[in-house]
Amino acid sequence: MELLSVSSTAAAAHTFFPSGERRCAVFVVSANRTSDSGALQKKSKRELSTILRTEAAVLGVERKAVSAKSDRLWPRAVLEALDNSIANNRWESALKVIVLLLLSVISEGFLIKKVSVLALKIFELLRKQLWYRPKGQTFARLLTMLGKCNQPEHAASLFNTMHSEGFKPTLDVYTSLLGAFGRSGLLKEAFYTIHEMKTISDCRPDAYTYTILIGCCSKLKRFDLIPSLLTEMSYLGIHSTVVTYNTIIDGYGKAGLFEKMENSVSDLLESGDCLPDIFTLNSMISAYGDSGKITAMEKWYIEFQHMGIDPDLTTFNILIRTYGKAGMYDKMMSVFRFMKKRYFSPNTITFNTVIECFAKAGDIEKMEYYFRLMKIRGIKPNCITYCSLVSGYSRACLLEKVPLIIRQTENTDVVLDTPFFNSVIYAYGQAGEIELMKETFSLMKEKKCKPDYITVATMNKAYSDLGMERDAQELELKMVEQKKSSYGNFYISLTKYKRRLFPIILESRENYWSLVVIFCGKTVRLTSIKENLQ
DNA sequence: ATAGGGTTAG
Repeated sequence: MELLSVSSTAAAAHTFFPSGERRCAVFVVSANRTSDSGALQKKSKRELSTILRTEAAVLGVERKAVSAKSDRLWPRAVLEALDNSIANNRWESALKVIVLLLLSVISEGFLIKKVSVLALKIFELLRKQLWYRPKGQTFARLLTMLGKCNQPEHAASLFNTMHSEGFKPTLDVYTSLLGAFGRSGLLKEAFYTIHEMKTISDCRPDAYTYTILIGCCSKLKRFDLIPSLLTEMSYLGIHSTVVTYNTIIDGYGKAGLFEKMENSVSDLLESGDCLPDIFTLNSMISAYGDSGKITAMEKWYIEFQHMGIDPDLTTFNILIRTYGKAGMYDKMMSVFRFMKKRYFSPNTITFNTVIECFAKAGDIEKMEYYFRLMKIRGIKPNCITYCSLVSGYSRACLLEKVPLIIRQTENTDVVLDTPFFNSVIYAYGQAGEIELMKETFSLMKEKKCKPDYITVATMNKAYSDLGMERDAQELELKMVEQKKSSYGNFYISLTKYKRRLFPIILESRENYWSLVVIFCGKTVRLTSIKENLQ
């Protein structure tokens, strides 16, 4: 009933625009936001395609390398091309392929660590070529990419090399470096960078720079640092943008600091030079929704309607998740229907959310219904969909359905990932099916999917529930060995630091390092220890 | 530069 009143308010606010026009506007906005990187991506893909075409007769890789469908394949295909060029002594051509590969990789936001480290090495090689002159933008993109995949050391050393070779860093480059530090949890370095920027006339920090730094502070829960940054901004005459406000609002909201969040909204409304937008709305309602404050959420939804801010697909997905989590399935489905009336088509996230809600509720019939509907509507299920299905079946003790899910994925281009296998391992472990669990663990490794600390904790729980302490210990030792080889030095300094806590697994999660200690089948996670280690 | 989806344990 309550939703109906929300809906009718929404409908009233919408009568201004025929729905077609509104959808158009949404489309244009999102197209504008990505047009820069999109254009660049298209351009470098086209150039890449041209170069590859000339080589295609010899190499036969162009289709594989440039097709949009084979995103996972094309770096490999390009590397194949590269290999051939090198074998044929065509260095220059090979390197040109690499430059474009590098730019595409960065603009597509490829965050695979290996790819970015490779890109960095290639970039260093490139700079030694006479025909290649790097642009500031390329540096900036590379720095951002390194930051996104937790490689601040590489970012810093690239920046230093660049400096020592006489390349004058631009504002973009400095901001990217700052972001690389901040995202990796190195706040001290990020603050040092902004301090240095203030002393260079062409690189004075702007609202962009401050927004990134504030975003990093809030992701690391260092809310204490935000007020002074805002004071500093106004002292320097830098005006906050909507993005600055939205970043702060979202940060407070995610931390459940509702009073601070509301104060920031008031600041935004009273600022005089910016207006709230769809990001503000979605951050607000998702903050209240996540903590089950349905009334506050609905109040703000209506409030934003009055301000002329219409919901978008993200808004509906948030509402569906919130009502689903609260067990208000009627309202959840009313949102689903309301979307249809407004000509918004549910996407993968919408279906995944609905499927997950019914899986958690143990309503297998509805879960399967929406899974079928998803496929009928032409929305491809992904790893997340399959993961929810598996935990749904496991909760309902329908283990026999799990292999069917795995078999279904074999006919698709979905690449199964660690969380998916974790849910299967949990399903079998919970049911005491140790052999099937072990088989899944092998399958996981066969599929080149790395077990993480959740895998180990899940399996250990299953082992210790059945009194199989020895198997648990064996697994732990194996994992530690594996970690030792990939994080050699880190591991040694950690054991020294933590002395007798054993075994220890180091994980990179949520952009900062965590120490995971698995002790007697129990998982203890110690976070934000990076600073202590240095 | 900002918003929405999955796995363990507590």
